[in-house]
Order: sequence, then C-alpha cells, then structure tokens
Amino acid sequence: MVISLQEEIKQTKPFASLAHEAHLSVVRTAAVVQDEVERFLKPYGITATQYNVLRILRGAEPDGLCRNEVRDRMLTRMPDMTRLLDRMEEAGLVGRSRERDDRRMVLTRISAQGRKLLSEIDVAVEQEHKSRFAKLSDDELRFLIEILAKVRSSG
Amino acid sequence: MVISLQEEIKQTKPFASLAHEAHLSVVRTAAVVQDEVERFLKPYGITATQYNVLRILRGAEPDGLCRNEVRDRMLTRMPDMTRLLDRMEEAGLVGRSRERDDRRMVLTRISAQGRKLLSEIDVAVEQEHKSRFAKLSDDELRFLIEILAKVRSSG
DNA sequence: TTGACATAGGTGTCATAACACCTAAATTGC
DNA sequence: GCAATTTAGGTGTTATGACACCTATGTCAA
Repeated sequence: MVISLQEEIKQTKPFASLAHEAHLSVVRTAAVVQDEVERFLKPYGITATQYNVLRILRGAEPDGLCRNEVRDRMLTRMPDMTRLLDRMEEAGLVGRSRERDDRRMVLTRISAQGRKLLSEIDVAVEQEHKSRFAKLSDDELRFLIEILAKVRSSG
Repeated sequence: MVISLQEEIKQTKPFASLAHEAHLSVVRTAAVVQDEVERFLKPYGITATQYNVLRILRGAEPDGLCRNEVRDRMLTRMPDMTRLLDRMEEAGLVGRSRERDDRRMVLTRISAQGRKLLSEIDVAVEQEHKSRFAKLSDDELRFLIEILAKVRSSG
C-alpha cells in the first residue's frame, strides 16, 4: 500500500504547489533510505558518510585521492574532511601519506582492512537497494534517475 | 545542461545496478536541495529542521502539538526533540505549556514571532522550490511524487 | 627574485545530533 | 487498590558537524 506524503507526515492542508510537494518528497525519501542504510551499517561500526568515503577510495585505487578530491566526490557536503579521515585512519580503514613532489598534498588510500570491510558489506547493501526499489520497473527507475538529474542541474 | 550523476561525483565505473544509481540519485538530490534551503534560511537564524518544526506547528494551530507528535511529523528523524524545542523556545519562536488533564503532556505552539518569521520566509521559499523544479512539467512532477511514494512504502 | 596570491591541509571552538538512560504520570490487569 | 507496563518528557555524555581562522607550500608575474 502506497501512502501519500500528506498522510505520512499528517499534514492537514494540501501542499502549496506541485514543486513544493516534490521538494518535500525528495527530502523525505532520502531521509527514509538513508536511515535504513545507517541502521544497516551500524553493526559494522561505520556511518553512511564513512561508507561513502570508502567506496570513493576503492574506486580511486591504486592511486588514492587528496582530501579535497574526496570531499568533492561526496554525495553530501562534508566541510570537515580532515577529521573524518583522521577518525577513519585511527579505525584502520584508510592510510595517508604526504607526497614528495608537492608537499602540500596528502594522498589517502583505502587500507586492506577497509577493503575487507567493504567486501563484507557490499553484497548486502546492493541487495537492500534492490529490495527498496523492487516495486519500480526499469523504465520507472531510468525515468526517476533522469528527472532527479534535471532537478539537480537547476540551480 | 544536465550532468549525469556519474560525472557529477566523478565516478569512473558504471553503477552496479539501476537500483543503486536510483538510491544515490535520491540521496544526492536531497543533499543539493537541502543545502540550498539551509543557505537561504541562514540569514534568518534558523535551520531547515527548525523551519520544518515551525511549519508543522503553524499547521497545527490553534491547538499546538506535543513533542512526540512534532517528532513524528518531521521530514527527517530527530531523536532529540526536547532540546530542539528548548532552543526554539529560547529564541522566542515557540511557546510550551504543560497540560492540566494529562500532566505528562507539554503542548508546543508557534509564537507570534514564529508566525511572523514564517510569513517573511514563505513566499521566497515557495519561489525557490518553483525555480528548482521549473524544468519539469506538471506531469513529470506528479510522476516523481508518485514514484518516490512507492519507494518509501517498500520497507 | 621576491612579493602577492592560490591551494592543500589542519586546528580551535561551539553548536548540534545521537545514544543511553532516567523520572513522572497515566493506564491496565489482576 | 496496587504492581507492572506504557507513555510523555527530560538529562548526561559523547561524537560529529559547522565555521572561522591558521600554516605551509607552490605558482606566477612585475
């Protein structure tokens, strides 16, 4: 059964506009799916943000990335990347090394332990995404992806 | 120009599945539009969360709502509603009063100042939503809203 | 060549979110 | 009527996010 957003957040008045309802729908949906991911990741001791960093760094292997590159590739804004990477380094998930040729740069790489953690998690996360979007046809998924890209590009 | 999510976050490999790409698209889009709202609200001294609370309380006038009711109507999970309302009370945006008949209950109401702030903000926020979604037709908006409701209902 | 600027990373500080736990009032079932 | 349970709200503590500012290195052009 599909519940309208209006019922879901117990709003008594109709939305001011379709655009407004679309905005709230996007924000609400992201909160729901992110909460699910957070709950799933909790037993592994990492947050969704850290999971995102690990995936970015695995994708950048074997080179590694500097702090700003990681930050720019994040799904959500993260102004304090330094200390996020500090925590992940302390947890043994990533390693850092200052570059010789440009001594301002510090390359961050995923560690063996980080890769191992990701490989444990990945299959289940993919499964979760599939079940979350199972009600939608491939055409609907493609349409959703396309529309959301349009939304992001207005701004 | 519409940029694909893959380019946007500089991902080198294609996504594992449409479901995966859809998930990331939803989360990414919500982050983009929420950041925009946060930037817009900052000059008014409130966060998107507080704005959400004010709108909920205005919708519940003249009765007011208890803490848990507000929490359940939020777009995003907010475990520490007590201190959020503390801060808003201190800022003069809401008022609270313990009920006589059920002394466990504390009703929260939007204050005149809170209403005034909302009325200053609302038109511009609505305008912002409209321009954010301007590239989409009404049919596309309705479809987006419907698909996202389906996504939330799987779970 | 050197001084201004840009860029990469880091730090100090404060506000907020998250989590576990607690108290008081109301309800329920015996 | 009262013990057990539920429900509303609140608190203590820790971790994290946000913001402003700082240092070191590299670049570029007068």
